[in-house]
Amino acid sequence: MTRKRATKAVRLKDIAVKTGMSIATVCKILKGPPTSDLFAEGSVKRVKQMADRLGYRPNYHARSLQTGKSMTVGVAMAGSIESNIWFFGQMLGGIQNQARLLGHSLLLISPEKDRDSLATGLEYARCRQIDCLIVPHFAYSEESVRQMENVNLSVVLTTLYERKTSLPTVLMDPKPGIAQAVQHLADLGHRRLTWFGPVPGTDQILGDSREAVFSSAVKSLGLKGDSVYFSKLPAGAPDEVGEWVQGGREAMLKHLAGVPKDQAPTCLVCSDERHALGAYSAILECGLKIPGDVSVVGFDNIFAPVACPTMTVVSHMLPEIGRKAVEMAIAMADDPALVVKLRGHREYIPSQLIVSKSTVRPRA
Amino acid sequence: MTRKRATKAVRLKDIAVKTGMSIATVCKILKGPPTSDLFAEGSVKRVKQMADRLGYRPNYHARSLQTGKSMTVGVAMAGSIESNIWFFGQMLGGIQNQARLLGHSLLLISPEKDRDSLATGLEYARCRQIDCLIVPHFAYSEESVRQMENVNLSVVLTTLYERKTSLPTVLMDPKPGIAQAVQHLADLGHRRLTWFGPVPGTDQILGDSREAVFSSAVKSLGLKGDSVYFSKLPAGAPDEVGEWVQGGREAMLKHLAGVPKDQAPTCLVCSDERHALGAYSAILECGLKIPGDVSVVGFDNIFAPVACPTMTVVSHMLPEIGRKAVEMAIAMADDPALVVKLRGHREYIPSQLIVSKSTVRPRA
DNA sequence: TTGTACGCGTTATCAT
DNA sequence: ATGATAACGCGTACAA
Repeated sequence: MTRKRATKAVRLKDIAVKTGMSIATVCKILKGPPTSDLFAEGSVKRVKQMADRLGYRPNYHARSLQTGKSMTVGVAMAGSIESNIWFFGQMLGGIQNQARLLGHSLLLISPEKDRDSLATGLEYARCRQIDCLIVPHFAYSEESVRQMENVNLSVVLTTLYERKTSLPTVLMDPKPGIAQAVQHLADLGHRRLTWFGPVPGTDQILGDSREAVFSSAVKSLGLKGDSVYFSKLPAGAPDEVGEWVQGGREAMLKHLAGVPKDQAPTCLVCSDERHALGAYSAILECGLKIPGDVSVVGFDNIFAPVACPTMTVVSHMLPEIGRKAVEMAIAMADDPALVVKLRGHREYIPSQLIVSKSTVRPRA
Repeated sequence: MTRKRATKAVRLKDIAVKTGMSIATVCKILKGPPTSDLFAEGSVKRVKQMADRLGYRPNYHARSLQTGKSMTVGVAMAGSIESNIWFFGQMLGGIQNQARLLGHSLLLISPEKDRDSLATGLEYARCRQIDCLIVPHFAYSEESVRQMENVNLSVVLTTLYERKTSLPTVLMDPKPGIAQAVQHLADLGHRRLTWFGPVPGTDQILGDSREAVFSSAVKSLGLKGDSVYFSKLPAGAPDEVGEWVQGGREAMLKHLAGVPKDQAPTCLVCSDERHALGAYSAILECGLKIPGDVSVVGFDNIFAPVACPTMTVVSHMLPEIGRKAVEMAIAMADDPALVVKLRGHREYIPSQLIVSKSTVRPRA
């Protein structure tokens, strides 16, 4: 009637008894081809069928206790889930999928009162035999990450830009996506492309490096490029999404107020999706339409879907970054030699243009 | 030099040897007050200090193997992380925090090719001894959830509205937040409040039930209420955030086109944040300002921070829903009697108004 | 106040 | 081709 009665889990022993084989034999047979080859056809079949019939599942803890591996990958988030999930979730998706694919499960680690996630990660490595740790190197200091360089654990970093560390790192390559964006706008017929990014020299990552790629792409296609800049957020400002959006809005409002309407950009390439959202607002407020009057390309692929119209973006490919990181991390855990080989390794994930509804032909 | 050499983990036995006590004694002493009371002051001190000095950490798998508990709570997501994280992340934050607080860790479960998350959850219960399962009852059919009602595992559901099941459920109560929203607008001086929701009769949850609360709150304050409706999305439409936003925009555009400008709403209470974002767009396109001309209150607290200006919302309090669910689930796992007691239980989490920048006094 | 001895379910080694 | 047996590290009932 009720299934609630705690039915004891079925063990190797149960199968052994029912089939008249020994525990060891059953164990080996159920491990499959490498080890099961030495046994008689009949025995293999009998054991497997019995395991099936009884619904046998190996006990995870017993196995881990014995092997010292836990088939678990840890993910050390620098901040709380709530405040980071907006961009972190995408990467987490990739991480989870790949982990599952390789038969591993995921342990989410976030900072506690007195300890950061890296410390907790190491803790877990010791008491739970976590096999490897993925560290999204966004909000960590290089200092604190450096302490992970010599621990007895497979650590792989994920970032959006180069950071100083000998740990293997998976990071985004902004070039392909930006080049595609420029090409896309050119194909649509735009002749003057406007870069919307931080004042040069104020932000190496979001600014200078990406703008350089943009400029060279524009030049190589023989197009005109110009730029609108926003000032970096005041130092120490809370890293609130809303602040970024607001910053983008103000900069764009100011720019649009300063030029005659027929001189407004026909298309924008933004260094950051959040600023792009602010620009959306500013553009509408000035009586211009998106994409009719101004086409917009953002950078990232987080909020793009809620933009109205949904935004064409250069995607960071966060899921792919996460996926690759897990692949590397597990490989390292399985093969210690790799740990040495991958020292200082950089794995670049090409960014990619995702075309949506914010980009069209310019008005004639 | 290199710390890389796999230093064998320290075990109870190591402490036992170093202190000259038996393993059992060390074990009991390290468990603390309940069991350690019977031992001599001196012994306790010696053992504890030694454990400290050697950096002892109990082996998680050995412990779980012995106790049959894994100190792990599973979370069974109905869809992929990437596609759900936008609203699910908030709840996940609450889940993680509470789990950690109670010494548990989190196992994220998402659907696989041939099995949904609930099946995988049960699988984990069997082979990994996960103690309990949190099921965000959003995209699951009542059918498939019903199959969880008689399994030997602590299951707690989380939803935003009542669903038919005997499983204990944590859900949102929309009333408090909506009442606060109405009061807030009234306090600001608004006299006519406009509801922006789905056509009556087309959506029990987002529509009728919330609108009823709104209407009664408006009436009880002696204010005027009216409404603008959007049609439900066509059945089978992809549950894309962008579609919702677009739907909101079109409905609001249509409404604004149909009324003289001085009859436009001075404030909006939206049944859904995504539609509210669409309304944002429509309002700007019509040359009106937010919040100057139109104050807007959304529902949810997911995208509100990226709205420009950031949106005042009735928050679902998703982190709190997650937190409470974990609290209940772990309690049930610890005390089987609770499983019976909480049959059919409903735990309501009051929604709450979060005031931001999209609501101000109406123009004089 | 402390110790002995066994069991948890699996894997690995070494026999046969 | 198969089986005994000893780990893995911890918890606990029972003895001393």
